[in-house]
Amino acid sequence: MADKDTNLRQFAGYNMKRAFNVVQHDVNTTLNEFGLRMVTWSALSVIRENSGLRQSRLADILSIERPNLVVLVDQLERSELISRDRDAEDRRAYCLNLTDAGEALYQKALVAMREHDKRMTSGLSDEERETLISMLRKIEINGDLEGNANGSLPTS
Amino acid sequence: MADKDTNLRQFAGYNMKRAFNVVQHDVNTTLNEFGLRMVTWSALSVIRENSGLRQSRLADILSIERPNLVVLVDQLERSELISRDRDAEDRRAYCLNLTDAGEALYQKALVAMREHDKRMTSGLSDEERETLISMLRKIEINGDLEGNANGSLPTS
DNA sequence: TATTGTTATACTCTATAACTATA
DNA sequence: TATAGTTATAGAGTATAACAATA
Repeated sequence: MADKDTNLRQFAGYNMKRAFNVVQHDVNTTLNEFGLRMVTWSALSVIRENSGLRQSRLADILSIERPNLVVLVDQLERSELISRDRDAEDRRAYCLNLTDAGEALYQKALVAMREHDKRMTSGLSDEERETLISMLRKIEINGDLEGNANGSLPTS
Repeated sequence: MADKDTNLRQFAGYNMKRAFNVVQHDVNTTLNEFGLRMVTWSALSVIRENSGLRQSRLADILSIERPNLVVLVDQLERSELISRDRDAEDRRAYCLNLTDAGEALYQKALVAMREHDKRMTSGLSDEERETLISMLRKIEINGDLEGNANGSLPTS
């Protein structure tokens, strides 16, 4: 009754896709009670780490297209988790910051997310977990060097 | 000019998402010249490995919903890469098999996919690559144990 | 002329409900 | 009644072009 996908299991990418699917599921379940999704959580984290961040820079960091980020930032602002203030020096741009409510929600979600991460990597030692992350980063960089930085990709 | 996502980098899932994004891009670029995508390639591989496979079993193996698989199998059949024959013992079901053209295309794509995998895991030794895959499988199993086997998940 | 944020839009992926034909 | 495959559909996610305000 085992899955008959032995050939595909030889490829790192196939195993990454399957592992990421279950991680994503667990992330969404974890964040659901806070009214967050993976991407809104990520945005909160990056805004918190870079106070006064511009939308276009946030889009760069998270590798999200600018038009798609607008909706996301709208959501966070309507939920009063972030503030969006005009930059005094460049009035085209907005400066993003967490509100107090945003900071409080972030801290609560952070606890849950750390538990989530432990669940997902259970069975791996701390050292193995670090090894995994460093190998994933190598792969990401290999991909970027191939020209996948942010360019267009065929979907058909 | 480095990305300011240090907090997120602590999570295995974030690194998995980013690494998988570049892998998926490279897979699609690689398969594009054969008229395939990641999922059609996967289907070819699994059908090849399980001759006479039924659609619902293929859906199970690839963790795809049955309705979504129909379109995919339609495509492969119209491209004459697979055959779809009624099961003599259960006339509700279809038996899927690769055609000769499907087998030939699979073999050509396989060469390209092995090169792709080498590109993505370049910088990792063979042993490290094996370690990576086994850690990813552990995570996948951890997720399945959490109840992510195929159940519904919140997306909001 | 270029950039920030925006709108509109389209295409893929994924998920569910309900149908048909067979069992 | 249950199962295999199907249809229709709806929601995320993701990508591009074109626009207004500002530089």
